[in-house]
Amino acid sequence: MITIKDIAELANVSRSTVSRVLNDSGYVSEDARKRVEKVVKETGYVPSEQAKSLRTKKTKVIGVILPTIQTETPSRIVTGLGRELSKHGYQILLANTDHDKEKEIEYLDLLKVRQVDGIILIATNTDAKLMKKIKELNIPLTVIGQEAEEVMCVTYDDYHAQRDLTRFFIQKGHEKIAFIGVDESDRAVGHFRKKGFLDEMAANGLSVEKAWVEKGIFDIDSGREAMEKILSRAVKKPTATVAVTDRLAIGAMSYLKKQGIKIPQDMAIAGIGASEISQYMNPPLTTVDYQNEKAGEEGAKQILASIESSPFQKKIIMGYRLIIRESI
Amino acid sequence: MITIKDIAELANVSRSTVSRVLNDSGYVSEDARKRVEKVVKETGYVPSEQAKSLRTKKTKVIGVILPTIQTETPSRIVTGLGRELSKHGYQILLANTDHDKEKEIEYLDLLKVRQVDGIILIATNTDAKLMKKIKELNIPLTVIGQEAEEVMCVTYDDYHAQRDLTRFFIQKGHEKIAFIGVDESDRAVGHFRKKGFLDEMAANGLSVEKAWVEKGIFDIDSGREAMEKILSRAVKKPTATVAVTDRLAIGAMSYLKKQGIKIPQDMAIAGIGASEISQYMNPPLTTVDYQNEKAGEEGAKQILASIESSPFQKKIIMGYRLIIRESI
DNA sequence: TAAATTTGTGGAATCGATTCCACATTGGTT
DNA sequence: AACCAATGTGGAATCGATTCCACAAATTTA
Repeated sequence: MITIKDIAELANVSRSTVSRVLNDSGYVSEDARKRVEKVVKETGYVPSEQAKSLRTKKTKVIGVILPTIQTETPSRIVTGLGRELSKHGYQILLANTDHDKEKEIEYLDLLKVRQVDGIILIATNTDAKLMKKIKELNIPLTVIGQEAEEVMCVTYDDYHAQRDLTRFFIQKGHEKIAFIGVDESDRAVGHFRKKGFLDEMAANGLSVEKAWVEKGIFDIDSGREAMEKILSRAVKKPTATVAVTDRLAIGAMSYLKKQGIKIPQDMAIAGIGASEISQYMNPPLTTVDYQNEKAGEEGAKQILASIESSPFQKKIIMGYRLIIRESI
Repeated sequence: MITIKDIAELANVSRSTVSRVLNDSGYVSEDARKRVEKVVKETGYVPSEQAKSLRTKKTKVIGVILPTIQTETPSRIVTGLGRELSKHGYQILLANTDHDKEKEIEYLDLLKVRQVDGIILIATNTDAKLMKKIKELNIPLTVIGQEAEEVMCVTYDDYHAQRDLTRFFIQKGHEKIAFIGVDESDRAVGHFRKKGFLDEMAANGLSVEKAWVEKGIFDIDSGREAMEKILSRAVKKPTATVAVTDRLAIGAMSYLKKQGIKIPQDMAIAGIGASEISQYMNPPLTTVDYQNEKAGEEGAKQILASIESSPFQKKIIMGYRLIIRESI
């Protein structure tokens, strides 16, 4: 394998001169520069990343920690991240936790050891232990999807998205509205979306019975189970259901169909997240679109700005848009 | 940052001795070993990967090239890959081509420069240029999803999966069967699935009219368009449709619903790929499950065996299972 | 008992780049 | 003309690990 030593010999200069040419740093005569560039081109020489990063302490790698790659939000974010990062010669080192919170912390340590230049954490929670570890790490880090104090983040306006969606139901005449959420340790999806729902209901003088509120996890089956529980135990039946994710909504729809409950005539329903498949449900599901790919791109810009000590916005809140379909 | 020099000083040995302890190589007295281990534990010292890989020429990183991360097949494969690789201390460097074939070749070069220990290519084609580049690379490489000569691969039995699915339609009494495929440059999904369909039809003495065959790409919209084209132009209407992916099938279903064509009464339909959402379609979609996560794990085992020069199976063909639902 | 082998250890070389220092030459300023 | 600054270059040191060589001591074998 060709090294800088070979290039120096072929170009009749020293390794320092070759390095100066490659890095465009320090004085180099035009003559020498041309000879080096010619040799580099002819040989296809590319410097060793290991040797460079041992000396410069930079790896041109960004570590990305995510709970799963198999759902739309993380996969879209990663697509956006990759698109922006590769423009600047950076690569993604993937760290998939499989929804295991302990692994988030393990991976932070591992990525530090791997000397990644920055870390993107697609977060499902912001608990104290995790936040403490992030502070100790001393590596540029962006959290996507959760608000975190003293840390760069790209978030979605979960609160207002859920409020607006809830208001839409109310404007359509619904007063008895069920809610399918997730655990509130997920502050974005679990806490703020629920708060948005409850606040909008309260602002309209509408009560929410305990029997109308259920929790799922981030999959379709638990949405179905949640809908079943709500309808099995509620004396006063709700006429609408808001779910905090499309998957939960789709699961709920599945249950409704099984029970012969018509959407939206007997039960209006909506989710959040603009799953690709939502438009193909029957009826097509009303949802909120979050522009996850753009969130990834913004997160990439943020981390790159931090690495290069350029000015940048430490808190980015992504917009959203309601997609009104036939399920309401 | 702590280095091996510091550890050596604290443990009162040389750097060679510390290295012998860390790598369990060569003679070390029990006394010295204990002192080194104690110091390593107390300080939390972890060796620099850059320095190690400069010397050993190993990075413990596997490059993964994929067309998109946003569909089930690649995302499940990556999940399986990551699960197996992390057991052995390897990480994934992600290289997303966004369906741009030229980028596959660019990324092969980039991963070589990055000195990854192995490459997994989740391939959409096996054209000559790509195969040539792979041979030139001289890095352990596994292709997942396409058969490739002289290269390690994990494939699916596309031919027999499509034949069996087609046979199932025929056993249900269908004789006029439409086909929605993709471009045949994708030999696995495009060529072999089509061949499986045509061969099974021929084996049963059934003809396939040109008007019944259409091509899409790997998305839902093109499935809808393909179904529309078939039904718009076919004089003799098919009573069943096989699509080579679930997404194409779901798109076709969408069109059928719009036209008031009942599934499966007026048109039976199936796909391949066991998309999560297929079970939630109305009616639930018949499909073929390919165990993509396991394919990822097998691919990881294969590449790791190759890296470690252990004996292994160069060609792995994954099994499949029909999932019969209400769309047939 | 002497020779051969094993055990244990430290230090230099090495991996392949970058960076800094020292030196020489050329050009500009006082 | 002398001094200072700019230009250009090569080589050593450095980054932080691994590996090999040389040496010494202890143990085993003939």
